[in-house]
Amino acid sequence: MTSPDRPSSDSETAAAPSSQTRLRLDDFLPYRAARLATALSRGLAARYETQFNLSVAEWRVIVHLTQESEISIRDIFTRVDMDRARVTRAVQRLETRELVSKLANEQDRRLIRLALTTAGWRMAGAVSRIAHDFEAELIASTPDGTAASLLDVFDALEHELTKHDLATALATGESEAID
Amino acid sequence: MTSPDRPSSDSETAAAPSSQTRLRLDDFLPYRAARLATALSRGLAARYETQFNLSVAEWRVIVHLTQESEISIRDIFTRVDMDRARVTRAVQRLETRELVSKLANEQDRRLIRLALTTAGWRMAGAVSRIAHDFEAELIASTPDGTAASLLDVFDALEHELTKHDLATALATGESEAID
DNA sequence: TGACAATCATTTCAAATGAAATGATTGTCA
DNA sequence: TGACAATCATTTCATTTGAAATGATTGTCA
Repeated sequence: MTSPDRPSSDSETAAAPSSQTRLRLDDFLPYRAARLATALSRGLAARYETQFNLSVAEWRVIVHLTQESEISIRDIFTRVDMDRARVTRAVQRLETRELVSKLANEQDRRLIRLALTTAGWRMAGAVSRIAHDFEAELIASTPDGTAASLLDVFDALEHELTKHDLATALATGESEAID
Repeated sequence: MTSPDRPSSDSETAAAPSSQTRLRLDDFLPYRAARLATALSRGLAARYETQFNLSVAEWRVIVHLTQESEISIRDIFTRVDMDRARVTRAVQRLETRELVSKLANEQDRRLIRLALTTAGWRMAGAVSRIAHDFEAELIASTPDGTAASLLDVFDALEHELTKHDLATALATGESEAID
């Protein structure tokens, strides 16, 4: 902490430049997306965390296993925006609670065959209903129709972002990260 | 890992129930928002992280100080979706690098007066331009006009979410968290 | 066949995170 | 005034995170 009245150097407080491209954080898309995402995550988690004792990662694994069964860890983390370690840990906790089963893949013993157990399916059903209701309430609260096109805009934005990824990867010569 | 051919108990793999409310993760708003947010964060960070050596938290503090000066730690974390510890740490790093200054508030010595230094303003300008360009490219990639209404939808969703927060807080009797 | 690269799940390790505790200061009210 | 609650920034501590290393298995190719 520095003395307030006599700044210790001239690099202390500086006045705002006159004509500056000021960024309004509340109108800045990436920031708003991040803020919305954490709010949504918290809001949804509030409905299942205490009731079912599930983390976000565990929840995603369960829902993903609802859609495809007999899949591997890799199948999940390539599709679900989590890194391998996070998926591994979520699956470990779920296996301990006997919500998912891990069986060896005989064709390729490096892989694992994940599936929901009976208890896992039961929980997946309850959790899916909660999620559906939560989403329905949210969509109902938006000006009509706007929520419907939301995912299309998300698609477009994500598509643009992966284009950029490729461009920078090529520019920096990270060839192995592309193919 | 369990033997693949002879399940050790009947709680092992279970078949999918016939009529289930299956949740498609790729169409589920909270998940898509989270995925988009991390993609946006990574995409933007790729443009300033290495160049300016700024974390997301530090970036947010800098941009916020662009809008209001002479503010406290509290002013930031109440507006910027970060907890107090994260803001404190970001500010510490920025002060070490002499990008922001911390002066005592004489009226209330519990508070701190944060401000950008000359070097801080310079970096804020460069970073703001990058952010603006990044956002402009993104918006240009969406079907016309849709991006414009995006923030309005975000507003509506966040508003609905805070309503829920209040409701659950009241229901569980957390009166001190409300006022 | 056998050496070597590639792929998968897991573990390791350092850094980030956030809830709660702490110390300093200010407001309140008997 | 003085005791006590409230507020602010910081620190502590346990947990989470993710990049990189590891060990096991499979693919490739001389």
